[in-house]
Amino acid sequence: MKTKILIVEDDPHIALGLEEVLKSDGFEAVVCQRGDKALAALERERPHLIVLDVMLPGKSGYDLCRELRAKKITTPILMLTAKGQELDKVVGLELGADDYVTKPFGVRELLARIHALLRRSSGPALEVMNNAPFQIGDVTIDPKTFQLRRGKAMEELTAKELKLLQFFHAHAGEVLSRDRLLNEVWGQNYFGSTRTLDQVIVQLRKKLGDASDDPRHLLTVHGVGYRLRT
Amino acid sequence: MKTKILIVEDDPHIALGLEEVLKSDGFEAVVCQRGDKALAALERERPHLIVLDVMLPGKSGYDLCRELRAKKITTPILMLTAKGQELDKVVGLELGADDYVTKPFGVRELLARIHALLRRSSGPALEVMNNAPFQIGDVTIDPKTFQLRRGKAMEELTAKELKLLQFFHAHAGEVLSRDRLLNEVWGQNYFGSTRTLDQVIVQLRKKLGDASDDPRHLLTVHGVGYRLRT
DNA sequence: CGCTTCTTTCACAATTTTTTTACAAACAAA
DNA sequence: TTTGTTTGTAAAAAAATTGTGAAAGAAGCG
Repeated sequence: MKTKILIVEDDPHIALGLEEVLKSDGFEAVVCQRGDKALAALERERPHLIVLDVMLPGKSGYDLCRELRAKKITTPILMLTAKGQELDKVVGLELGADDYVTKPFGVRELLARIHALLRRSSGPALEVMNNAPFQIGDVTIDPKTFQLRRGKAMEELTAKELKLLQFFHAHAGEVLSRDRLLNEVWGQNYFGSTRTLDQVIVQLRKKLGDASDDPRHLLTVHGVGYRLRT
Repeated sequence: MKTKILIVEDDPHIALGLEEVLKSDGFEAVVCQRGDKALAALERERPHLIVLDVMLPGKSGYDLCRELRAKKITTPILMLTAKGQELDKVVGLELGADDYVTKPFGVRELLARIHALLRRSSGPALEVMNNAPFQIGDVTIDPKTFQLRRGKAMEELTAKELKLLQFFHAHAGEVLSRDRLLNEVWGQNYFGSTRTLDQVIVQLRKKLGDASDDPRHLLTVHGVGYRLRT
């Protein structure tokens, strides 16, 4: 099966050029010219990767990118930024884009980055998270509503908390290293410190009803990471 | 064991600055000032990561990078590129570099990228390792959970205990000298006393249910080291 | 804009692991 | 046995890691 790439780009000249380049490199390419139509195109086409221009009519590439990530759509995104948007580059990555190229870009560069992205995201990073509720001990988590129920108590989970918890649940019992957790939950392009993870653990323990000394569910493995006991 | 980083950079000013920055962040840093000496330095130092300038006397960073990858050396490489080498960035990636920063770069960015790179490359590598549970007599060790089960008793293992036990298991029956154990489990550049090893042996014997006189599994070989009887 | 919420960083306390120390016990060779 | 080494082990010290409140930084939202 050919790898399908969705191009979100308003300039027809660039869009067609891209399409041609990608097709000649063996990809299946689809173009969407408006930012506000991109979501629909995404759901219709279900591409393996999105090439996304930041400057778009209808809805900016930034907003779109953020929106997709907020919806937990993890399709790899390659951003196209114009020269001089130096700062924006970072922002783009922080928004959840996986990489970017600066216009004008060379064909070789573009293809190289697309291949690199596909390679990276083909791994375990792209897990198919199903959204069925699950149990951790006496606690029920419902990913659809971002809620956690423990007896009568009801807690709201943030996006990070839920994602981390889902990952723990998918690997229940296993010791998960800090590196692995950061890779899988924060993504390979995360450049923050490892202490961020601790903080989320603290919050999760509170919501799970764990005492930090002698936790029932989120166990510390000193020098390595954490382990979930269901 | 500290993470070792090889800096390949001709400008002594930058090289020393880098070295200092990395050391202050807890890394072990080694500098090589010539591209054509880098391969030798690499084999001598066996770093966990290489910071590689593109502009080098003797041999360019490009050539070096390509050469290393051709030799199947997979050590992560972070390229230092000068501003304006837009195209070169790509080439760098195509050549097999794992990431790059553009000079002039901020210390925070550099460290963040180094940490991210190490994290990325640490992930899958550990997974490939054989993590299947194994037996030592009537004791079952599960590396995935850092747990040890002996009958009904369940013990948690620390990182070092598990690593030592895995090494023993990989060489079951063999007499392993203290030197060898310290080298393999603690790392070559460990300068602590050999008594540290005894201490871990004591802990392991407790968890394995061994009596120190007449141990069933971790046998002392007087004057030499230890031997694992499964 | 302001406000709220979520995420990240920082600083310091608390905890756990690792290492060293000290001495008793065990061993090997004479 | 005697003697010099080597090992076992508890306890102390040191080092490393984690917990956590508070504050700063972003992002989303009227």
